[in-house]
Amino acid sequence: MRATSQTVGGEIRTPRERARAQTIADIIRLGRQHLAEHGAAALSLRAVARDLGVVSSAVYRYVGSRDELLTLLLVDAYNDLGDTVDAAVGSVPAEESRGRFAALARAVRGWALREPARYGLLFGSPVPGYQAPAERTTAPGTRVVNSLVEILNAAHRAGRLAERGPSSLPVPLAADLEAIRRELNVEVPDALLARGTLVWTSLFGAVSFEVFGQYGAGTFSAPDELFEHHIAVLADLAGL
Amino acid sequence: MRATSQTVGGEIRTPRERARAQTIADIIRLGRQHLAEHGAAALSLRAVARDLGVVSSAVYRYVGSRDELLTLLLVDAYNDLGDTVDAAVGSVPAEESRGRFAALARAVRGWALREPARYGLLFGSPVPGYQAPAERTTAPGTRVVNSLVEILNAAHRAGRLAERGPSSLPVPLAADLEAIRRELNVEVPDALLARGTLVWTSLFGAVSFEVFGQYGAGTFSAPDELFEHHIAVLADLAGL
DNA sequence: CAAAGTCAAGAGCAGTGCTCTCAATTGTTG
DNA sequence: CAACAATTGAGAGCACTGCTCTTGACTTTG
Repeated sequence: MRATSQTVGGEIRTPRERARAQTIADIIRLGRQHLAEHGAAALSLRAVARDLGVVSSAVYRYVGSRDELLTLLLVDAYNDLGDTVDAAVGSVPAEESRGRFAALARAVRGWALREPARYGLLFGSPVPGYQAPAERTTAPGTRVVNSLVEILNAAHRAGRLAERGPSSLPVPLAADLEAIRRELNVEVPDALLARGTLVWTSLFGAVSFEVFGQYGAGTFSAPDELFEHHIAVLADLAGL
Repeated sequence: MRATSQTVGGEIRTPRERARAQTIADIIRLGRQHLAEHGAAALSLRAVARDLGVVSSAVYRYVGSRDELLTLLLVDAYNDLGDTVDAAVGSVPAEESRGRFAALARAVRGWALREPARYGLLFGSPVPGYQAPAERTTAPGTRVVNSLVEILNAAHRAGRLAERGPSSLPVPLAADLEAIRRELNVEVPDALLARGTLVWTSLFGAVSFEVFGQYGAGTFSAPDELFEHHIAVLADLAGL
């Protein structure tokens, strides 16, 4: 098989390529539907083919394998979440770091509750036998955490990030944090960066518990208020 | 592992029941192996039957359906985790609440890293089409959080739980917390109970990120130190 | 000893991912 | 415009899945 759609930079030239791109887009759209309705592990290429009005083998002309479709949907979901978060964060003035953080958190939770199956694909147990190709998923997969780090860094630059925690951390951990600081080009000190990591994972922990139904059924009748409480505490924790 | 068969009180009388209970135990053991190796969604009754040296339909004499086997494994895993946590917490003197909390957290993480697939079954995305029967899973499923609440309550009783947070919370949230307090028979005040909830979900958020590989590959070369840091911050957060 | 209860095996149904071949359509090019 | 080649869809087929049903054999019990 040659250049599976030889558009070098993304432009579509020949009508064949147009049709091909359109078919792939349709497959992703239908796959997204199936994913949302039946979950990741139940995603079936044959079912997508049926909805597309085509025999199953024909779909293999476009996606190659079920895993590749999963990758497509993974990237699609990461970007959808990323767009949602970016929009929410962007709607709050850059100086209001705490507000930006709250917007980020609410956006993540809102998206997760709206799209539980896709959220599960991104942050739930890995699909058995499937390994996401790093070169295609890392970039979209780091958008949220990048946004969070950006908020922390902006607050730090403005001198509005409270100092928290011990001034020095265990050497190996400090080394990891230094690498992160270099990679993301930020200047947040160790203690706050470590706390930021905890805030990050805590946010997704709280959301996951709610989305995956880990709270006992009916334990929290006011999940919104609980989450707002968590946002406030986590913002404090981060130093915002 | 107790009498998973239909012996009313748990006692096994006839040799038939003995054999039956033994077979079910074998099925659970093999199921646990498959679960650990291939993950929850890939758990196959036929494969278990093969390992048992028996044709697939024969297994249905004992478990009824794939979902029931999943429930059996779910309860099995919850209890395994619960036992691990109880043992770890119990090895620290009752007065050392902070130490008990640290032991609980380390036990959860250790078990999760040792048994990633089983952890995924418990705390990952729900298996599509499978709904855990509450009457059989709630009791074993709440052991860890019960242990955590117990630690908080003991510290509170001893007057060693620092006061944190606002004195009053939104009404609906306060009502939920009151219900929890009644249900679990504890006396921890609202603000600390709410924070305890956050600490609880945060713990599993941190563990899930590590187990599910959400940190970029190679981002943290010192995950132990990172987790110890998290423990310390979360213990502070809880008021321990 | 015979009836009742239990069990494993096998066939079969509907579904899955995936591969291969073959014919037809379609776009490009001489 | 016609011939060629690339692309596509259909269909058959393989090995697998969960699950059901029937059949024959076995074990326990009355």
